[in-house]
Amino acid sequence: MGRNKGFSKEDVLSKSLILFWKHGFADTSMKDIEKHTKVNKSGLYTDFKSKDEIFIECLKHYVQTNRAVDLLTRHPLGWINIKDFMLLAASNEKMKGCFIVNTIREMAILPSQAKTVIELHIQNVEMELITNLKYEKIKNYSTIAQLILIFNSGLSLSLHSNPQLEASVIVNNFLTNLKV
Amino acid sequence: MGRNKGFSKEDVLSKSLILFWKHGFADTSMKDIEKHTKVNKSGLYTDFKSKDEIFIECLKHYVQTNRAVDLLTRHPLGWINIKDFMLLAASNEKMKGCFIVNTIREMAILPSQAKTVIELHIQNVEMELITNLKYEKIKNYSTIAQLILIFNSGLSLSLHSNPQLEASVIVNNFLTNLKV
DNA sequence: ATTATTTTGAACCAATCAGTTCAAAATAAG
DNA sequence: CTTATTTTGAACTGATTGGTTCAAAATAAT
Repeated sequence: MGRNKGFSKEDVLSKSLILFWKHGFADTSMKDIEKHTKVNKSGLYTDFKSKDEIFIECLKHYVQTNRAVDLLTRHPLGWINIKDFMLLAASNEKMKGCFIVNTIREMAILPSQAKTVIELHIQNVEMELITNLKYEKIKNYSTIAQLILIFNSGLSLSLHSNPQLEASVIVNNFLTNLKV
Repeated sequence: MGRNKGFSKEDVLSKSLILFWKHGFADTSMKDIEKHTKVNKSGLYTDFKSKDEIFIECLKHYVQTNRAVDLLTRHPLGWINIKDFMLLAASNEKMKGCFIVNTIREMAILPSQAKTVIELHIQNVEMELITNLKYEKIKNYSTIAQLILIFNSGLSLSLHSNPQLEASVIVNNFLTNLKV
């Protein structure tokens, strides 16, 4: 049967995610990933066929473990879901912001698969936002959903560069100053 | 007196800016800059001491030539200035979005001088936003200014990845749905 | 303990990175 | 034309990039 593996794919992904989060795709090297995961390159390359694949898997892993959609599908639907969704970006003390938003900036140099994952996730979130807005009987639900999405990406960006921002205050201000 | 120079610093900066705009700092190489500016490395390195310096000068060049502050200081002050400021990010057909916003994402790997330039510019814009809001007798001007800034960075990010977005519609929606 | 299988570390590859060097080409001034 | 000065292109660093290879170490099953 041979020796047992000393690491899991998930372990590599969650540790690599932290690096990609901080430094992006282009400026995270395989050596960085080696050092942080403590898995040698030969080990990494038996589980993943390229750096691209590690990144794409990180993206998928993030989308899957991110509770955004979960939060937006809780019943009863409505503003509470939307508020909690917006606060999600500030909930992880070690990685404030949103990995999807971080990645958008680098889209031009990323494998096309990354684009697909991102677009799908955004579509999903937008759909769920609309569902919640409809439940609240907001007439121009489509417009409001777009505004929320755009504001949220701005907030995620701001949180990434300035983690000390008081997200709860900002989200409150946004929602109370929104004419709905 | 010797031969005349075949290029100007400004020329190099405006052409490099396009590259940094598209691919960011880490993924723009000196070879790329050589190719696009048609200036040989030895030429580039006589005018700039490093790639870092070219990037920082690009940032300064952008901040100086960007009309954001100009638009916000036109008289009469007020919402029209703010609206035009927000539409600025969509005005350049070839480079939609905002270079400052693009750069925020890469801040972690950038020379510290870049950080200073960015923070100063954002502070400036925020101040001018507040001046316009005060003119319109908006009570919670500070809060609203922050919301506008955050929304604007989200819009710039969205425009960068999807240049076909109808910015004028979005800005209109944002401003008409803002409770002021 | 032996064997069969797997992981692992380190050496290696070609390509590319930012940055340097310098002789040759270009040209302004005399 | 000559000369003095400058730009320029190409060759060259040494370090790092993503990726490969493979023998040695580790260990599960017998």
